[in-house]
Amino acid sequence: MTKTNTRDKLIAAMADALQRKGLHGVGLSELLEIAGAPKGSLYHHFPGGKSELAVAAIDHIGRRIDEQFSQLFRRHGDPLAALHSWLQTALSQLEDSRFERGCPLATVALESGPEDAEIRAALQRIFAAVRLSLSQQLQQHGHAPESATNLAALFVALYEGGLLQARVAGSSEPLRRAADALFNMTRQTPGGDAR
Amino acid sequence: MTKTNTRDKLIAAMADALQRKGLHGVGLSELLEIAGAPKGSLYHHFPGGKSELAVAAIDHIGRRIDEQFSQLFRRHGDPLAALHSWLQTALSQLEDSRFERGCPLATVALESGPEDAEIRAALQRIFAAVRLSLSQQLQQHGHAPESATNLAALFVALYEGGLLQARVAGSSEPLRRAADALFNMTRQTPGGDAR
DNA sequence: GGCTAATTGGACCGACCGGTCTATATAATC
DNA sequence: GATTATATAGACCGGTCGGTCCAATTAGCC
Repeated sequence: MTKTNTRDKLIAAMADALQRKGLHGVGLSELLEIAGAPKGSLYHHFPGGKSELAVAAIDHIGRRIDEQFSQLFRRHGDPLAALHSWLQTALSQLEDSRFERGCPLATVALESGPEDAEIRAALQRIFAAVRLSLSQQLQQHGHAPESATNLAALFVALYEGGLLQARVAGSSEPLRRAADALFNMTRQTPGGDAR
Repeated sequence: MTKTNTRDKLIAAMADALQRKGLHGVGLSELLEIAGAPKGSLYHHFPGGKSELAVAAIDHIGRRIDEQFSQLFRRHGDPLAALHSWLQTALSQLEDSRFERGCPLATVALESGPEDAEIRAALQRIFAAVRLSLSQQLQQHGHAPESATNLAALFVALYEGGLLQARVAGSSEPLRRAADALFNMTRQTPGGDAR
């Protein structure tokens, strides 16, 4: 379809590996086998090696999230409903993978230190963008700027922390319960005023 | 003070490493250097090697959390206040370590797969215990069982997801904001009734 | 078709990984 | 003080890690 296929296959393999086992959890050999590519190709497309590929995969994931978000916000009028739907999708994916596929970025995020500068930078960008986009949606639907920003951070925390708990528990219950708690509260709290 | 010191030093070194870099992120050599012990000692005290040491460290961390929790709940009447204080402590620790020390268990939690059975089991136990203890405290202060359990899961998610975001951002702002959002809502929501 | 650049294929490398093993030292026990 | 567990010390091992390098192939272009 597009020009180079190998490059994309490498990125896809890395993206999937990041979601399932994290950066340190995959070896190059495994990656190359999944992608069906030899080592030469990797270092041709990504001279920076493993970490450059990781950055490319992270960016790819970021773009994917962007698309899904805008699609979701288009479909649902209420941003809270969109977020609820987003959580449902994540949960299905987690269950369907026998609790192996959580947040595609969380594991790398925790693995990466201040070294790995580029990886950190990419992650930082994406998380900030997600919070911003979320906050803007909330503001467009009547939330005050301050509380919208706060709620955006809380929602991302719910997603990350909920998936983490569900994964460890081998059950979707923790995420489900956490989500219930949050959505029940938002329902009781006046949606659109200040504070 | 106690009998064997080397064993404890190994556990402490592993516990710190787990918090900063995760299980795959540390090598035995680094661990041994920090603990000031030779390889023989490791395999004497932990015949199961790295992963057995990891389990011991995880259990150690679990016990520490237990203690801190009961202390916190003793000090504060309102469990919400206790949790707020808990978050403050976590935040200070994160900042003081230049955003390297987040949740001591989160990284291993995401790194570990269904293989690593013992590690998973230990993590599962601890997370479940934390949610339970938290839920019980909330129930003792008037929350209905159902909503208390849900809120407990949400709080753990806030802690985990907030720390993750803060770490990536290199700023405590995301966690602070997420916490503000949650605590403002709990304040507006009737504390002790059902649903 | 001939030339050039892009890509693939994989042998090869040193470093380090977790783990084993045996020799020595240090306590504990009688 | 001799004997026996217990613990320390580190040389050593095979395997795998990420990475380099070059030969072979393929695709693009005139």
